Amino acid sequence: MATIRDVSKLAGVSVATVSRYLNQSGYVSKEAEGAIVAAIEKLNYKPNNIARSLAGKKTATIGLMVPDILNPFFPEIARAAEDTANKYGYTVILCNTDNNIQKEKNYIDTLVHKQVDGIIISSYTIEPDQVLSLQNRSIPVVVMDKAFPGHPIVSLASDNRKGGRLAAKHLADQGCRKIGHIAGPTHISSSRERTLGYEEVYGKAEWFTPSLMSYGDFSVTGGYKAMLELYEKHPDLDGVFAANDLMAAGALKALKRLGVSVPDEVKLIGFDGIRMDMVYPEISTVSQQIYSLGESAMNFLIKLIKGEELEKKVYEFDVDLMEKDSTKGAGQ
Amino acid sequence: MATIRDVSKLAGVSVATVSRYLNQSGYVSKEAEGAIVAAIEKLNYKPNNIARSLAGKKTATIGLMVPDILNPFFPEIARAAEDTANKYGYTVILCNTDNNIQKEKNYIDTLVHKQVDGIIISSYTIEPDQVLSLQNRSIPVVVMDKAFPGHPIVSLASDNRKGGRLAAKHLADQGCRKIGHIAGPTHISSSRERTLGYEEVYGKAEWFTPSLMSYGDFSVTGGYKAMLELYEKHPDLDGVFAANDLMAAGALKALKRLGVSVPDEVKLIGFDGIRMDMVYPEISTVSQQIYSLGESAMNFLIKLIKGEELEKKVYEFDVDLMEKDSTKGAGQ
DNA sequence: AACATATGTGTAATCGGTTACACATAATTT
DNA sequence: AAATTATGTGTAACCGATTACACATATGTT
Repeated sequence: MATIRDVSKLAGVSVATVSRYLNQSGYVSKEAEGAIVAAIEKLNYKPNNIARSLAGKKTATIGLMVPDILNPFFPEIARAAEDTANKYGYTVILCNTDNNIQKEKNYIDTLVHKQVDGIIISSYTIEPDQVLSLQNRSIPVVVMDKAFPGHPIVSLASDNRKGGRLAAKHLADQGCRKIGHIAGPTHISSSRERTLGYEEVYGKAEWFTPSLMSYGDFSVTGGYKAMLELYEKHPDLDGVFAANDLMAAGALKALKRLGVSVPDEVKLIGFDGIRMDMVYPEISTVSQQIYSLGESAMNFLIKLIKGEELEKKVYEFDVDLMEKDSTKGAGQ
Repeated sequence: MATIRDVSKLAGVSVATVSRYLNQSGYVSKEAEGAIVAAIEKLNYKPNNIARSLAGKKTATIGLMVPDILNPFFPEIARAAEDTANKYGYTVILCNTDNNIQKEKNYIDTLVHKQVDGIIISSYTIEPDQVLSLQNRSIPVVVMDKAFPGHPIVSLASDNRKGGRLAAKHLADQGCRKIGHIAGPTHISSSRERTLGYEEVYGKAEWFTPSLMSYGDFSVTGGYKAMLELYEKHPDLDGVFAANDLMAAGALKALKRLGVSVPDEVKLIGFDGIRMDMVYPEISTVSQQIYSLGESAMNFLIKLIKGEELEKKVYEFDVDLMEKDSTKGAGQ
């Protein structure tokens, strides 16, 4: 494979000039440029990334840490991040951390030693100190799905509270009178926020009682079990807001199992906006515009890498109500 | 960050000795080793991967090319590949190609220039020549989901034909008398094979007619439409084999929409074994053991990278019938 | 005792780029 | 016309590892 020295020899200029041309830095005359272009063409020369990284510190590689790519939320994030990275000439290393602190640390270590140009972290367990320590080593970081207000950290989060309110209200709008909630894990802040949204709306309703809230672990099975519990205590409920789409799908299964028709007897809404067109009826949800979350995270990170202006704060993303069949009203 | 020279200085030996120790190559005395270990510990030294790659040619990085991580088949592959790579100290670069030949070529180019140690390619469009040309540049490649018999290429493929037969027979075993098929794209060989399996079993049955075969594009929507067509022509069918799980899910939606009960009136089976616990009833499938496909692909690739013995041929993987509720027989 | 082999170590070149610095010439200012 | 400033280029050090080669000493073999 041709090297920069081969090019410089063929073009009759020094390697410095070639390098300057390649990086569009410093002065290069028209003649020199012409000769270099011709030489590159002739030799089919491509700069060696490794050497470039060693000398220049840039690897054009970005680490993407997610809890588990098997969770349908993350492929879309990964896809968006990858598309965007690719557009700017970056490549993405995928890391599954299982929300395991040790795995997370190991991966951060690996990524640092691979000298990635930046890291996107989506994690429930990450601590601000870890992010700050990366930033001190001048490694740009963008955090997803967890907010660190008060710290100089770029993080993206959906407006989960508003989303919770939106979901809760939508059920009432569709005619529900007694609305249960399947909450997610309480140690996950976005999950808590969604539940708080529900409580804000119904916490003081006459019909409200704490046993209208059941807890799941964000999985289909978790939603299934939580729904069975909920229905046993409140067979008269006519609406359910599940804190994520997977639990909503589990709840739907449970309701079908119980012979309860959705949306006629009970209306159901989830949260996330993952692609779940395989269920029937399709479930209404509060959509996070997942793709654009991933895309924005990558755009922010690349800005940081390039040293462009970017305020280090929490960027809140709006959420959208997506009406599907599971909350269709009687007259619709 | 500490370099190998810092370590060599502190340990009172040459960099060559340190390097020999690090790579467990050549001779290193006990005393030298002790001093080196102590120095490494004290300096918290970690070898710089980039420099190592430049000098030694190994990047400990593997490229994983998949059509689209949004297709639920691939997250599991990616997860398995990543877990396995991680176990051996490799890192995975994720590439989405959309089965677009140009994108594929670009990515191969990028990966080659990043000097990845090997590539796993899952693609419908890849040609043997491309793989061979990579191998000529001494880049190990493992191909998934496409077989190149006759070429010295390591590829993994499920026994799709057998799987097709298995699915077809299972429906009969469960009491079906007129069994339709939703085939996948004919240009995808694994898809064709599944259909051939069905034809082998029923092509000569008295009730068989070509219009019992409908075509979809491996998507939920495709399966939905194909099912509607099929049912219109044959409202008396009592079994359907869809060539993948997503189309099976689409078919299930269509049947529910039509008011046909599954499994009572029509039994349904898919193919792939993706995690689809969110549908109800859960759909029987011919499982490919996706995780172990991804795991094996990575294991094979690492073997190739390490120069271990491995026959370059098609490795066929067995498939399993997974009975779920969608094919439950009357008496069950 | 003479020779061969095994063990252990260091020097310096190398991988393929980037870039600080020195230097030359051309274009502008005063 | 002299002094700046802008433009253009090359030399050589450097990034942080690996490794060929030369050399020294210890051990084993006839």
